[in-house]
Amino acid sequence: MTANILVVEDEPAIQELLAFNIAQCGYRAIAAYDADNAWTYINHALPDLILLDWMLPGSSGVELARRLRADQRTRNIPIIMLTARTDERDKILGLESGADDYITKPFSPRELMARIRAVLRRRAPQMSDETVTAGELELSPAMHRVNANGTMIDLGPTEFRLLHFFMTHPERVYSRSQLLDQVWGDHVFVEERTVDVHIRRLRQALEPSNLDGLIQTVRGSGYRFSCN
Amino acid sequence: MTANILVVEDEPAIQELLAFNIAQCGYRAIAAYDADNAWTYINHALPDLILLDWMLPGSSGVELARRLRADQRTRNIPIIMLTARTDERDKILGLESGADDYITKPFSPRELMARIRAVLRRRAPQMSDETVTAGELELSPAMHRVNANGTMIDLGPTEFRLLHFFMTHPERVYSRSQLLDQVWGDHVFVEERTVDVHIRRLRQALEPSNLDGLIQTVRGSGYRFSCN
DNA sequence: CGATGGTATGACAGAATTGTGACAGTAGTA
DNA sequence: TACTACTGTCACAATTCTGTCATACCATCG
Repeated sequence: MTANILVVEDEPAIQELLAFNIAQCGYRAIAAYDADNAWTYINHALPDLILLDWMLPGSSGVELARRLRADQRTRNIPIIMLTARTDERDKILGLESGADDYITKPFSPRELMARIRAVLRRRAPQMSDETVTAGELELSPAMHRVNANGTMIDLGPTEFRLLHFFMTHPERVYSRSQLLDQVWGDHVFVEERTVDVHIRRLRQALEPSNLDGLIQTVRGSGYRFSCN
Repeated sequence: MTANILVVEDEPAIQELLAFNIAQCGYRAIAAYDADNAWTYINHALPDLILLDWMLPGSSGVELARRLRADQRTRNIPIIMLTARTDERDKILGLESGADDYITKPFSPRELMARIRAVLRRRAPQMSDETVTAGELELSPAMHRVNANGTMIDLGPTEFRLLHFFMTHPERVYSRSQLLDQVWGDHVFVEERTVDVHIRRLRQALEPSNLDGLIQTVRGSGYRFSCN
């Protein structure tokens, strides 16, 4: 969920403003102050989106965009072009050079964030949208629904993710910390015992459908989901 | 997705060239050779975008643009002005008359198509005129009417579009930002919570017909329409 | 059998999310 | 101009979800 956004902008003030707004929205901003700097970072780790200033010291933003589009690895990274010019021609050049969107300064932070969200959503066709089946259970991320033996089961967000993980990783024991990493995310800080509580809640929700026993406790190790 | 593009251009050679390029891009081109011709077509069916030559026999392109902007129905149809002149004054006049973009001949087909795509991408997806049925609900875009269990329901424009989207995309959960993209258009920048308010208004309007429960809240994810 | 360490369970307060009514600005219309 | 309808935003209420405890329960081992 937390996307890395590379901000290529030479003006510190704007760089800072962008970083602030990006962080505000829950994304992570990486700062680069020129094209070479950006290129170095990109070779080190691929960002999820690039915010690229049109005017840069040294080679221009358009040039960097072209380079990114030419490279197999970076071809699909979305680019939002940032420009101070209001000339329509520049916009087109930006788009033709491979940018996914452009925005002219001065821009409202709200507008920029809306575009970032739109681009990220467009480019990431939700990975695991496929319906998962396991035994009598059917879980559909797209509909956010669980069907057990024909009856609908209501789950909270966490229980839903937990069940989804189990159904896609059956027959294997996972420790509490592994589950925290996989279901909660590896950056959160919660007690391991919290897993117990959610396991309980999940079992409780599954119980009315006579589907208890699906989640087994492996004493000393963790939990296991078994379609059996 | 296939957008109708009305090409208002008196020179057959250019008209043909444009039609070819437009078709190449997957859009449908409708040819009009003068302003009156264009106006007649527009009254018959609203295109998604108008490519308008500056110089036209009879009344000029600018005049047609003004007329389009003055009319409620055609106000929001994007216009790209096409002109041979490079004079700055014309550009100003063209934009003032309500054109969304401007391109001078000779232009590269690539550039033109880039602009067309850019303009179209920003338009809110427009609904088809077909009547949609879902459960006890019947929605007719052409007549802007909603019939629930035999009773008429009055909806504002936004609630109408929202319900139409839901009825054509049932059973699936949509996040607030997805709904903003789909119903408001991805060039509109409003708070995500605004969606909540319109959901409420829609629910309120549906309530008298005992049709509540149609729109379900999926906590942490968004909303879902289900015909039950 | 009792001790020990790991689990299950119920309760709860705070956090997070959503529902709701009000309001002001805008645009269209008479 | 005044009036009406519609929108987007806000503040506050209502609801649901979460993480953490304390306690009860259970298996295993000495």
